[in-house]
Formats: sequence, structure tokens, C-alpha cells
Amino acid sequence: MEATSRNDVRAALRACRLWRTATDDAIAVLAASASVQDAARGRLLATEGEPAERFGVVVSGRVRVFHMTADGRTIVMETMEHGEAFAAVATLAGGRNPASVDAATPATIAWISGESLFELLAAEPQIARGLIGDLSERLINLTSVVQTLALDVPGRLARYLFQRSLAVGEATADGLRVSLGMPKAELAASLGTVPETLSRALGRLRDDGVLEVRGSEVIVFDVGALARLGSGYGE
Amino acid sequence: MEATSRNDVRAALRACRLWRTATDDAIAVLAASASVQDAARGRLLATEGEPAERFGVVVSGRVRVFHMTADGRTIVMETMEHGEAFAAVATLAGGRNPASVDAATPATIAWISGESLFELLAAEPQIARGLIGDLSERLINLTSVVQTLALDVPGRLARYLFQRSLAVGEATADGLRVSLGMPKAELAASLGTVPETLSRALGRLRDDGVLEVRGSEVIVFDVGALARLGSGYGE
DNA sequence: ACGTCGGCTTGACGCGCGTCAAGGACGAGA
DNA sequence: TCTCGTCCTTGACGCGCGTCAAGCCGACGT
Repeated sequence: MEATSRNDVRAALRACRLWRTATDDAIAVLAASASVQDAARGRLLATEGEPAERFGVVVSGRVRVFHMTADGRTIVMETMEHGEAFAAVATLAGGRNPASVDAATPATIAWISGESLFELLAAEPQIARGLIGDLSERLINLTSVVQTLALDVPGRLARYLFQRSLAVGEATADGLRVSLGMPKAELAASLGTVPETLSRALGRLRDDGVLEVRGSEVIVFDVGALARLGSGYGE
Repeated sequence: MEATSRNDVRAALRACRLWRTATDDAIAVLAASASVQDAARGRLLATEGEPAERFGVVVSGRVRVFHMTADGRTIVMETMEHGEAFAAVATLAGGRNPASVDAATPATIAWISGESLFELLAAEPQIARGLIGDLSERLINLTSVVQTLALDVPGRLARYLFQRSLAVGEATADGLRVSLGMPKAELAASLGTVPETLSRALGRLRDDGVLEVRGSEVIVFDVGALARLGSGYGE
């Protein structure tokens, strides 16, 4: 990982949708108050149940917001990249973290105190609307996580692949080339399952002629089938 | 159900946490702009996927925010009572409803257009903070729904009973008397399962000496056991 | 009292998926 | 080239829970 400058931090804060409409001056103040942390892969950044006095903005890398069940499995609720904030909700509500956060890749985090955010809100009230919009979207996303959990594993996989086809799919002579975006073991965890089951689900989609697996990417032949399976109207 | 007056509507809006700090005048304006609907039990109030131009505040009765899976099961994400708003998030974000809403009991709803809310926000910017706090709390609640879905059915049941013991439990000579709060079939749906499985789960808690079932209420002998099972550290 | 109807319970069964265990496949290092 | 080590795959098995199909019980109406 390369060294992280104050500029990178400012860029990340500028990109953050929470205060979309804040002035550059206000961002500079926020950046000055931030404390920066470099975290290795797997490093725990926030712990479920702890009081949240500050929140993080991802400067680089990727972090996972997750819940760990008693038997050690993890459910990934969100993943955050450059310019996205985590643990902000609990900080805003003045409560405890409802979930844990760790680094999915080596990551750099800018920590902002709840106080700083409220000062920003007082100084520039117009940002409230952006904040409200962002929270609303997060709520909608989480709703879709709940719905996803109602699907079986092939359904969840199809939903993921479908969304990813739209986002990063590349048309080729064979079909739509889509990278999985992470190691299969990690993908399995994101889908709330284990590598063995993911492997079988991929195998089944292959046998059904929907796609072909090539290492860490897949060639999708039938996007419609993915959409159907992923919306719960499969078979 | 008794007739609903404009006063009831105003009282419900006053109780709504979205605009906790709004002035009474502003509430009156909002109430005047609201359209009131009486809904029979089971009446669909909002449909997943539809654009949300307005949102509802519950004046009386109880509504369920839920997702229906392709095979017809429902997952209940939230239930709302007097003074609580639904479909507000999608309206604020200018998007589509992420879930459906129906009346769990006969209910009276005050519908507010997104426009009215934004006018209120413009007129009284101080309410933004309350709105942000409310959205944050909703986000936290929904996080706990996700966690709950990771539990098995006895765990979800125990979690529900534990929370309800704290909320409405009444100490008696035998133990803590707790009403289930709804018919068992409805409770089963709320827990994301079916009556048969709920029945078995209750039977198992009974056999383990944790509680005793009496019609639509239970006598809890061992609250600690409920807490343990409901937090995922059961057995 | 007697039907009967809706809500609840119980048993039998099948399917999905998590677990355990045993192989591949592939790259890194000597 | 051989040997690890890591990641992925495959098979066998058990458990939880949804489904189907009977019963059971209390609440009604006439």
C-alpha cells in the first residue's frame, strides 16, 4: 500500500455522499479533524455492541459491515469502498454499533467524531437533505438484503451475478464476461453461505447452461435466467 | 372502529418522530394537507416496486411492512402503530417502495405527499436533526432484523418473547405473564415461518421448562433462557 | 345439544444446506 | 522438478424446517 496523504483523505471526504452539498472549506475542516488509520486485511474496525462515538470513511480499500452469529458464520450486510461511510448511523443516533466492521482488503480509514459531524451540520444546514437522502438509500439497500436472505443460495448467487453483470459485465464473442470481484470463499460469506455450497450452486448454473466458470470470472450466456432466479421466480 | 376526526389525525402527526421538533402550526398545515383513509384488516396500503409519491402515518391500528417471496411467504420487516410513518424512506429518496405494507388490524392512515414534507423541511430546517435520528434508528432496527433472520426458529421466537417480556411482561405468582400480541398464525409469519413450526418451537420451550402456553399468552419461568436463545448463544 | 368451521397441533416425509473428510489444481520457493 | 500450502471441488451424511394430511378443540348459530 502506498503512503496516504492528506489529499487522499480530502478526496475521500469530498466523494462521501453524506455531505454531498457541503462546501470545500467545510470538507477541509472535517479532513483536518480526521484521524487516519491504515488497516491490514481482516483488521476489526468496529465492534458490534460498542458505543459509537466516531465513524469511518473509507479512503482506500474495501471494508465489510457484518454480523457474526454465535456459531461463527458471518452475514455481510454491506461493503463499503472509497468515499463511503460506516458506523455513521449509530454515531448519529448516539447509540451502539449494530454490526461489526472489518477490512476486506488492506484499507485506509479516516475517522470522524460524531461531534465534528454535528458541527458541520450546524455550520451548513443545507447538507441535511443529502444526509437524509443517503440514509434513506441505505435503508432501501438493507431492505433488499432482507429480501435476498429469503432466497435460497442459487437465488442469492444469481441475484449477485445479475447485478454484477449490469455493473461490470463486458460483452465478448462467447457471452457476457463478469468477474466475481472477490475470492470465492469471500463471496460465499457475502452470500451468507460456505464455499462448498457456492461451488455446487455455480456447478448447477453451469449444468443448466446459464454460465461457464473460468477461474475468478464467469461467462454468462443467459442473463435473463439470472434475473429470474434472483428475483425469486426461478425454476 | 369509531369515526376519525381531524383531531385524531393531528394527534398522530404530533406523535410522529420524523418531525419531533416541528411547531404545532407546521403540524396543523401538514394535517390539513393529509388525506385520510380507513383500511380494513389485510388491506394493501403500499406495493413493493411502485413509485412512492406519498407516505402514510398510522393514526390508529397496526400496519405491517413486509416482503412477499415468490412462493407466497411473507417476511415482516417492521410493524407500525399510532404516530409511526411508513413508505417514508422511498418517498424521501424519490424512489420506489422497497417493500409492501398492509393493515394488520383495521387501521386509519393519514397520507402525506413527499412535497408537503419537503415544504415542511424548508420552512423549519431544525426538524432535519430529528428526521436523521429517526432514519438512523430505523436502520439499526432493520439491522437487527437481519441478525434475527440468522437465528433458527426457536431462537427467533425466544428473541421475540424476550423483548416482549421486557415490554409487556406482568409478574404473577406463577411467573412472567406475556401475551403474544397477535394470533399465532400471524406471529408465525412475523417470525418468517409457518404455524406448524411455531407450534413445535413453543412445544419445545415448554418441554424444556422455559415457559407454559395458555391460549394466546405464555407464562415465562426462565427469562434468562429466552435471552440466551434469542441472542444466538442458546443450548 | 348438535353440526361445523377456523385456528391450532401432531406426525410423516422430502429438500436444502451446513459439516466433515478426502481429494484435485495451481502457484511459490528451494 | 519436487514439495508444500492455499484454494477450490466433490461426496456422504445429518439436521432444521417447510409441506401435506390428519386429527383436535373451542366458538359459534339454530
